[in-house]
Amino acid sequence: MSAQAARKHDPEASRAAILDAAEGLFLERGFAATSMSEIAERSGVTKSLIHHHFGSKESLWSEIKRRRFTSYHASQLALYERGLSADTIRASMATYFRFLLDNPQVVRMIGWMRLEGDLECADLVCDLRARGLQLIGTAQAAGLIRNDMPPEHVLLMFLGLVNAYFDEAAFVTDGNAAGLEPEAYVANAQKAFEAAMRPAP
Amino acid sequence: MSAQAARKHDPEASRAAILDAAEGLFLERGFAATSMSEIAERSGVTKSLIHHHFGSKESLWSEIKRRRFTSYHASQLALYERGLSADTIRASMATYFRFLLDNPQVVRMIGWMRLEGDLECADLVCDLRARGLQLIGTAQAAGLIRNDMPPEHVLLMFLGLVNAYFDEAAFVTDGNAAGLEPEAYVANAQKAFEAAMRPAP
DNA sequence: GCTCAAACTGGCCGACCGGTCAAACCACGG
DNA sequence: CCGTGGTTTGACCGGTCGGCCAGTTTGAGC
Repeated sequence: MSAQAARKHDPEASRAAILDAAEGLFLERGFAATSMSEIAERSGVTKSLIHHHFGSKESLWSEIKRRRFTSYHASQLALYERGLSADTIRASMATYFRFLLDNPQVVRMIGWMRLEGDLECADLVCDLRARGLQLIGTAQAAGLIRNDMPPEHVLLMFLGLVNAYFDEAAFVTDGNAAGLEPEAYVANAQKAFEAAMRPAP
Repeated sequence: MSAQAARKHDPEASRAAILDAAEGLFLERGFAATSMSEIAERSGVTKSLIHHHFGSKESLWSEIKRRRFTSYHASQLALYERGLSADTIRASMATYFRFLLDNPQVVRMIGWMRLEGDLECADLVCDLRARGLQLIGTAQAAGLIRNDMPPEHVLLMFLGLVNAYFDEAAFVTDGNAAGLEPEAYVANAQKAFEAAMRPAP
């Protein structure tokens, strides 16, 4: 589909086709295991054109990461727009979970970058992190969640409960959904997080 | 150190040096991004000798994975030896956390294999998983932890709480230990897990 | 219709990849 | 003391890698 559509001298369409094909391959096999020839073949253009538009394999990868992370950053910002209440805290886990379910590229991209020690887009991630910490601090001050542990730990646990599902799901893509219906998991994770973070009586 | 020590015609020492050097490089940069020449250089032998001992790059990687996973499997089995009580449940999180802290190779190896869809050693992992599920089921039946969610979910949350620390730590190896002292985190994660899993009154 | 810059192509490059091979080396049993 | 077989080496292979370049095609502006 993304392949050689009737597209000639339409640089924007070419760039998009290359970006899409390259992202798919990079996220599926990893940066080092993907060759420029494969990207060229999948996107329906020549290797030379990729270099014409993006300069090098690394620059292409950078642009892909930048594109995905800005979208990720924007989506998460919306999550912080809502007011602060017990309901929104509970809903935020479901929202984040749903987002990862709908954007599996984000999960894999962060996974590769973590292992490769890639700090690109660290600015965006740090910003989101800081906002999350601030929100948790406010919720603690408001007595909505327990305040006997630092916000950093609360944030880590929140993320850990959500990510756990995707870590496991990565291994059972072969249709084995036994006991791993996403809706059921996120409901229980919400319950567990709520119980874990209830302020001490 | 592991490099060309005074080792001549000592095949066992050669094999060990190659395995160690290759594991370090594979886990640091990934399988695809590591070349046989680099492994040869770091281990202080020639490329040809690596092929003589291990046949191919893939076989070498397999042997490394097998070696690490059998050790991992054995360590985790010991964790299941203890009896079942509220104390052992609490301690098991600290023990698992400590193990990953002492064996960072396991964290990175599982990370690479997850992304690459590598199912090698799935037998060992499935065995550990099954034992964990059985233990959780028993604890639920004994009324030690809540029984209103399936053992699969409880296991995922347990792992998620622990792994969250290492996911984050992977990004801040540059000395920034702000708010991420491992002992403090695992203590809070224990508290949170206990509160989350307490049987409903 | 001509011009010109951008989009695009095929062919090529040196470097390096994983892997092979024949020969040298060396400990050991006879 | 001499083979003999596993260990080790350096030279070498075809193939692929990322990248480059000279040249062709194309569409917009004059």
